[in-house]
Parts: sequence; structure tokens; C-alpha cells
Amino acid sequence: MTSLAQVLGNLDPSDSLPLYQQLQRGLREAIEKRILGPDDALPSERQLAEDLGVSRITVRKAIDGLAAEGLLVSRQGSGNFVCTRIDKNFAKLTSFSEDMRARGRIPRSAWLKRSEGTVTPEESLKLALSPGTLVYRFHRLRFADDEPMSIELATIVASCLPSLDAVQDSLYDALEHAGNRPVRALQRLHSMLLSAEQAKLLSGDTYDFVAELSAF
Amino acid sequence: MTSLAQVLGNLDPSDSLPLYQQLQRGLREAIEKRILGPDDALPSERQLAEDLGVSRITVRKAIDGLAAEGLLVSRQGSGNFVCTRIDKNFAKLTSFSEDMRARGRIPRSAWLKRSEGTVTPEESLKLALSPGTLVYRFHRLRFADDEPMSIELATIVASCLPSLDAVQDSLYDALEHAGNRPVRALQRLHSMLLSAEQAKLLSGDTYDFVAELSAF
DNA sequence: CAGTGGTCTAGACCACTGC
DNA sequence: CAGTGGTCTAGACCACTGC
Repeated sequence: MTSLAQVLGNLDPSDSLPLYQQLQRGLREAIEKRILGPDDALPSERQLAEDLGVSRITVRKAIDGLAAEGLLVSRQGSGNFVCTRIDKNFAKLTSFSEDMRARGRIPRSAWLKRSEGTVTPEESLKLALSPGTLVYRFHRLRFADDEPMSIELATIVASCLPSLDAVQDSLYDALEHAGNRPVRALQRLHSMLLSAEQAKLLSGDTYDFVAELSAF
Repeated sequence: MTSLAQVLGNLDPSDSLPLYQQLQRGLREAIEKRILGPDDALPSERQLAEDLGVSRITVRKAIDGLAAEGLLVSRQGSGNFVCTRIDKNFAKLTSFSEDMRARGRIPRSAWLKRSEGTVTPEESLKLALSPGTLVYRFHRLRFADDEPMSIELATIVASCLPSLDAVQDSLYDALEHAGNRPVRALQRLHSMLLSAEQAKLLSGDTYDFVAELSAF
């Protein structure tokens, strides 16, 4: 009997909610309440099944669901582990690379364009920078396990990085390496209509795109 | 023996790829090749299992995976059906509402702000509109099954809609109702940093937000 | 080599659909 | 009420991990 099983309480077969969903909810709450902390291993599936009086398949279905939610990762031969993951309220700043790694996926990016210049009036307003500030702009296509996820534009004050080429895979890594780990950021997300070229990039049909895209 | 089973060919238990993944791939290809068309019902799970010489659980695992991919929807007591879904190349224009419905999810939107005005110089360039053209702007928070999915800004030439209030849930529905079903569009998608307010909206922690958001 | 997750089977009962 | 998907069991063998 693990202490976790005590926390989970008894599953009720007569409940209208299926057993695996009861278990999934219980484990989710245990993770959210930090009873199970990041990187903690769950009891083995066989152990959980025995403790809770259900079959292993029922346990697996709950765990599969949590893995799909990004709360757990399964490692064959090793165990099921709680993901280190972003806080729902974005309290902790994480990069795309970190986020994907925390979800057990391999981040990768392809460069579309990188350039340097001075802030536009719009950027100057949004980022609270003096006009004339030198910035680097990074246009990237982001992948997780080779699946195209998003097109990203990052605008960074040039003085935060040693050079335009300092960014390889992770922008955050490069900033941290330069001693500028971001501690505060204004995060903005837009959902917009795609240009034909952008659609093509995200569709995954072409990876041999040209590096130059106009009017991003 | 269904004709579909013939198309799928034999599953090979000695293959390193698990049976359910072999079947999932076979069904995916059948859907992509339109051997299984939109809204077509699959043979029943028991029938597929018998035809292919595997257990029903193996069939279900393949079908669950395809449902997670958005290629199928399951209807209890009825069957598994091929989704009408967007073409990978965005050849067919679909709205958020249509897309979500096709995936068996319920689209909903909450208004953040709606306004009218004349095109900005930037919009004028991007949308190829004459300066001074009257447009409606729609800022919405989009939900699927009450889960916040995205923040959307739509800019529509005012002459395409009878009024600013003509749009209820679906912009495309409103446009179609006005006789302006879009046949061609420039679609753009941006992944950007979120403002604190936007992050809050998407985190699902607050639904009683104010309708006014500045500097979107 | 003991223990783990990954896959698979044969069978069962349930709620639901649609005639 | 026959057929369907949804859930669940008990058991099995595999590949892999980590000591």
C-alpha cells in the first residue's frame, strides 16, 4: 500500500464515471497538489492495479490519458514519471525548447530568416524600447519530434546577445549563456490567417523552403 | 470480408511495428486516399477484428489513435465515422467553428471586443485594400468544448457584412449568410509572446474577464 | 536478472442507437 | 431488440532498464 494509494482513496465501480477516469482525475489532482512532484516516479502499474483493486489495463488507460495531457511521461523498463511542466498561469517562463523537452518531445527549429535592425515604431511601443534601439529578429519554424508546430518571430534587444549567430536551437539557452536569463517577459500570442507560404511550411509538405520570406 | 479489409492487407505480427500501429497506418492511408470518404462508417470493431485476425482491443487502440488525430469520431451505439476535415494543404477554406465541429468538438466563442474603423496602413498592405476602406474588427476568445483554444482577431471589409452585430458564433456562417462565402483567403498565423491578460484568458482561470483589452 | 512499461488475447457486461 | 461502441478483467509474452 503506497501512500499515494491512500491519497487517491477508493475507486467506486458503481460511479457513473468510469474507473480509469476516476483514477486519472485522482492522479491529476495528486500532481497538481504536488503530492507527486516533478520527476517523481509513480508506483508501478501492477502495484497501482493491486493497491486499487483494478486491472492493469484500467491503470494504463488512466496513465495514457495523463501522458496525452502532458502530465506524465512513460519510460519503458523504467517507470512513469511526473513531467516538469509549465505552470498553468505561466508563472514560470519557459521556452519552446524547454516546454517540448518537458513533454518528452524533441524540439528542433529551422531558420527561416535572421536579421538585425532598429526597432520599428510598433515594436518600440510594445516592448517599451527607445527608438533607434538595435534588435535582432529571429524567424523560425519550430518542430516537436519533426512535426512542425509553429512559426515564430522573436525580437531581441541586440545588447542581450553577443551576435546574431549566437542562437542555435534555443533562444533562452543563448540568452542564458550570455548571462541574460529572462526573469520577466511580456508574452503575446496571436492566432491569425496564414499566408500561402506559411501554410505550406506548417503542412509539413515541404522542408526545402527558401530562407527568405517576405512580409512576415 | 469487407473490401476495406482487402485494402488494408494483412497485418504482420512479426513486424517490429505493433499490430495496432500497422492498422492505424492502414486506416489512415485509406482515409487519405479517400477509400474511406468523409462521414463513411467503418466496419464495426468486432467485424474488423475478425477480418484481420486480431483482438478487438487491438482494433480499438488503432481507432482511438485515429480519433486522437482527428481523423475519426466514435459514436456509441452507432459506429466509427470518418471526419470531414480540412485538407492538409488548406485547399479547402474552413472556419474555426467548422474545423472544431468536424473534430467532434463544440465550438464556442466569447467576445473580447468588436469595433469598426478604417484600415490601418499595415492592413491596407497586407489585405490589399484601398486606404480608407471601412472594416470591422472582431476580437474573440475561441473555445472547443469549453476549453480555451486561441485568441482571434479577424478584420473583415465592412461591405461584406450587413452590420457589426451580424456575427454571432461563426464568422464564416455570417459571411455566407450575407452571400459572401469566402472562396479565397490569405491565411496568416503568428506565434507570439502573450500579454498577461491574454495568458490569463487562455489559462482558463477566469471567464469573467472584462470585454475591453487594450493594445491587442 | 528482477522489475518495468508495451503489446496482445478472449471474453464479459454495460449504455446507447436505430430500426 | 440486435448491433454498436465503452469499459473492464485476468492473464500472457515481449523489449527494455538498471542494478
